[in-house]
Amino acid sequence: MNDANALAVSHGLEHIRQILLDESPDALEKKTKERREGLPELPNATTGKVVLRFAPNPNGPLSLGHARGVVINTEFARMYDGEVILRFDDTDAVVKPPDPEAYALIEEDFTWLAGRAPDRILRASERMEVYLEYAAKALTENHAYVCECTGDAFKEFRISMSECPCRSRSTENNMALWSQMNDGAILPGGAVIRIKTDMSLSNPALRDWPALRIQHADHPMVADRYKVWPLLDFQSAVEDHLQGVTHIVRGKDLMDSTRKQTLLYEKFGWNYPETLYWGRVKVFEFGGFSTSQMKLDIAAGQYTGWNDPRLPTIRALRRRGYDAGAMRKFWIDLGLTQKDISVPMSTLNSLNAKAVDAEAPRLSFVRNPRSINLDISEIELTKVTLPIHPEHPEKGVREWPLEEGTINVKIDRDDFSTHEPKRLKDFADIGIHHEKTVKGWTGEVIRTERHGNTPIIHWLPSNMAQPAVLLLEEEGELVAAAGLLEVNDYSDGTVVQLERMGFAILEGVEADGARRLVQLHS
RNA sequence: GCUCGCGUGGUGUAGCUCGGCCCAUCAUGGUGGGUUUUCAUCCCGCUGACUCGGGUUCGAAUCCCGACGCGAGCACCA
Repeated sequence: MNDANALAVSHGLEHIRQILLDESPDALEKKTKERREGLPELPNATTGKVVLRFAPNPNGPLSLGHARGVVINTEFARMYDGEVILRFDDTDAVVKPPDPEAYALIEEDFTWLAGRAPDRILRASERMEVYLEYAAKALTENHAYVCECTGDAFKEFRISMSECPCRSRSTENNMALWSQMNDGAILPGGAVIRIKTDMSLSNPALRDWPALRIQHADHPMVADRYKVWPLLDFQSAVEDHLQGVTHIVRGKDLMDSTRKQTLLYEKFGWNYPETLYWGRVKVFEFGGFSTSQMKLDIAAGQYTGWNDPRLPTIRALRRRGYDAGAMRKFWIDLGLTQKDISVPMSTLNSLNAKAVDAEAPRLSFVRNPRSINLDISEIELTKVTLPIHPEHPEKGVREWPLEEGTINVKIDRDDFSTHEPKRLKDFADIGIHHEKTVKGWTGEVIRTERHGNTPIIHWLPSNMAQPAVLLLEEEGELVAAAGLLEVNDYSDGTVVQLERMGFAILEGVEADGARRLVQLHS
């Protein structure tokens, strides 16, 4: 190599190229660094044998943050023709109690986002017998012990790297206490099961970590049948093994959890799944995603419900008309880095606009209508013809019939306030008399052909206008903006583009008959 | 305090395993222009980054050491 470099200096690179060409041409073939598309490869993955899981706490529907877990896991499953388990980790009825309705909501959110149902659905609360059995196994095999210390007391042992006296309890004694825990004889806080690791481990988080604790609260699914409940590290570890999970992809805040669980796996002689992590994500507009906080805010009346358009829940986004494919691409593009990142909604919106634009029919919506009587006696037209989609003429046209003489048109108050001539889109240049007459505001057509660059505004003839409200967020407030929508027969759920305003979805009809739309994004 | 992880343009991201193809990819944003009877979509141009300091090497975004910064865990939450 040194010789080669010396040669390069003395004879030039071209000289070396010639030598290589003569002696071993394949050395010149460049191994091109290709840009990787999508997710990276899963380590030790065999097509058809991959099992992944998504394990939320069912205390509310899924948020945009959870979407990452759903998308990444289902995408890996798609890449390797594997399975995804939806597992409800509902083992805490006290701090973050399960919401009985959340199970169905989450399943629905998952299916919408993944485009398919989960391959298996599990509820930890229905698997309690299994977990308790493994806890007993850990105790009898001396891998765990009943610890009666308070949290604070144990903290001292953890910091000083010394063993708690409970640790040396005999197996018989452990089993007796275990029975009392399960009987309800020992009250919450009175005892906890700890896994025997090693108190001299350099990572304090791993020192004799707690695996199960006592909770006497009424669990919404299984009531008070169980007194002892596993903590995440134990429940998840046991279940992942039993379900044959091959790969775990989760937040990096769970890195120590992996290490704790690996220690348990070693005791049981199991092999821990391959584990990948992602970092923390914030979306500028929403900050973090706290389901419990949203729940409180909804209860306090700050939001109308889980699908309030201001909320970052999947159902709120879905209600607004976001495309599941765009949301998937959004998370796949962010990838699997362990960096803590903060992304703006505009990135998602950009992907989403590309996804919905081609299919969104154009409609006119006049938000703050001002009525003008327009003299059209000088023109011959009997109707205005507008494309349903400017780039897809095959989708057909919209036709607005025009009466003879004078027609009544609606334009936005903001457009009215400027005095220059303006062009009613796809119709004509008009002049407005800004003096109110007994017949109201009046105006006249200047010409119908396009001439110059008269500012174009959107409008509606009153015979094509129906009352409507557009739900949108303005400065954190949910505003129901009243206006007039072009008469149409699109069904609810259709994403439309309101010309000059942005995308919206048709949602239903108000009590007073007005058509309701929800703004998607601009 | 202990332990772990992460630092590439405004925001994300590829490249890092195995140093040369990297005066660094793609997207988004910003900006200028084109198409367009929408402030949409589409197209084109411009913009802008390897945290810092050492070391190894002919050669470092890539390997090593250190510093600094950010984040997480050390819960009877998930």
